Amino acid sequence: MADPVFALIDCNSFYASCERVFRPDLARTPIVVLSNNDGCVIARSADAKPFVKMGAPYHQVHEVLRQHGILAFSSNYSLYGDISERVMTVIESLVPGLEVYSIDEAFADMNGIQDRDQLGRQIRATVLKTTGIPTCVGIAQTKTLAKLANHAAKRWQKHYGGVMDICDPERRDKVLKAVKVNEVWGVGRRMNEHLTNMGIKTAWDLAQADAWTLRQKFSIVVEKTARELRGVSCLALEEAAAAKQEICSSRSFGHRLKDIEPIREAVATYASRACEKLRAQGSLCKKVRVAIRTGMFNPTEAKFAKGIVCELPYPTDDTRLIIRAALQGLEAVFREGHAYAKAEVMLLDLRQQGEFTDDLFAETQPVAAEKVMSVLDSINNRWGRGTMRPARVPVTPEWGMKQELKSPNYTTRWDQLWTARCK
DNA sequence: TCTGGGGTCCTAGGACCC
DNA sequence: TCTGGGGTCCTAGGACCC
Repeated sequence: MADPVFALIDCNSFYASCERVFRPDLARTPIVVLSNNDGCVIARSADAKPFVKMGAPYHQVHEVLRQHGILAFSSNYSLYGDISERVMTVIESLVPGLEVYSIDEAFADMNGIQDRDQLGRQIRATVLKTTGIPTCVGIAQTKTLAKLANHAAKRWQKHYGGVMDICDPERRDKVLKAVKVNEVWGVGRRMNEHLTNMGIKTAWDLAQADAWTLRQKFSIVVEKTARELRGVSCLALEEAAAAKQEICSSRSFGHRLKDIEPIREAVATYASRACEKLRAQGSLCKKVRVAIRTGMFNPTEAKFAKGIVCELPYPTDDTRLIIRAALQGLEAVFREGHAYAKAEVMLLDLRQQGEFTDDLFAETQPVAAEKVMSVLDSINNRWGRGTMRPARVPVTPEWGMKQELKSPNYTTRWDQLWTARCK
């Protein structure tokens, strides 16, 4: 079998680019996108990058943004999710196989492609033309090298036109030597410290390091990274997304909450959302974890955090049962006298529906519950999330997140469609 | 006033069993 | 002087990713 070849297609400043798709007037205005609750900066357009750090708290950079005429947006995940689907569909039509890796990037199978550079350029051009989103393409024999090639394609975009193929060993080594080790996929802050102390400073140094030593000193993960940098493929293309092993819904409140009642509403809301995700992948869950905590950053605030795992009587996807369990858990962890900032509901011990259970006489979910849930989901799929919901879940919660700078849902809400006028 | 949300994988250590 | 050994399962925590 021939050696594999991968392409990594990555959208440039994805969230910021999405905001620009329906606002061509902002093509030359620098943009940042904020996290939920308008907390911190999570995306920056290229022309905003020199002035704002990634992850900077919004309230700290507010003035800098104003000075440089940088426009801030609250995050609009229904817009980004919808545009992402369009981008992926377009790429999928051009390559033999695709693994959607995240909302803004995908690995493509480039096996047997004659003119890889040409296909890379075609992908960029087609995605840009049909969705308005700019991308860069990195091509190499392993996923880790394709990531690295993409990084290089972005960094020297002007020079190489956004496509970088490093299948050629000479080119590959040149890029490896030019990239710092902390830019390598799989090397985070801690690992960077360790490696730097060992004298491993560039991607090239890591590729040359002894694999066995890396495994003993750190883990098999780092060893694989080093092997991949050398051109030995250790990570395969995974086209079918595996079912999640845990599902989480958590969110900070718009402001601190002291009473339990609004927190009950939040927990019911998050549990309900988590159940939707659970049913969407056809799983059942046996355990629910609920956790609440106060603010963790402000040194003047008293800190408190507590979570609990509740076992359900049988594996279920029934929102009503899971909300009930989550609320019982909340009662157990709630302590009077704290200013709570966030709650979290996590579904654990997931299994696929109909999966063999070792206890023949174990209780199972009643058929009636399945029917109720499937009606609930089909109504909400057709008419929009929240059309039908448990009474515990408020429509516009008083504690809901802060989103003061949100753009319209241009592509997913009839009442927010773009209007065009003919002259 | 004020710092996101949702995941995965690996490892170490404790409990328990024979 | 000097406390078996080997295996499994579960959990917590660390590190990383986008």
